Amino acid sequence: MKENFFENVYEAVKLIPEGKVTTYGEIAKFLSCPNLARQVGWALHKNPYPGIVPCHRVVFRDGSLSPAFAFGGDDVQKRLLKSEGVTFKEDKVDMEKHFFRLT
DNA sequence: TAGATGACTAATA
DNA sequence: CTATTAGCCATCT
Repeated sequence: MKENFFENVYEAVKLIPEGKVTTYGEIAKFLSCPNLARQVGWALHKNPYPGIVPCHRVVFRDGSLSPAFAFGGDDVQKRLLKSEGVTFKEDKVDMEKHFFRLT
């Protein structure tokens, strides 16, 4: 079972520094699979490493968070990100300032 | 094997 | 601005 793709997703997410966020598409692109953004989200859905992978730092392309986040509440992650130094644009993350581009 | 599903994204109304 | 449609493709049943 070589779920390299998933493993890579976890590694990439763990690379995100505090106060930064990234998108599913960016991670997918980083893995050379720009169309697998959904599978990235799926990888986090399965999330074999809860608490180890900061999935709350992964957001939508427009900066919005998941509508059905599973950390205890959608407001929780907003507060969590804000606590890390991330600023918000009403209900969305300020991607212009906190978008972490994987290299 | 085939059909349905989904923590995505872009385009369209 | 929000809502819907369509395309994408690995995983699930």
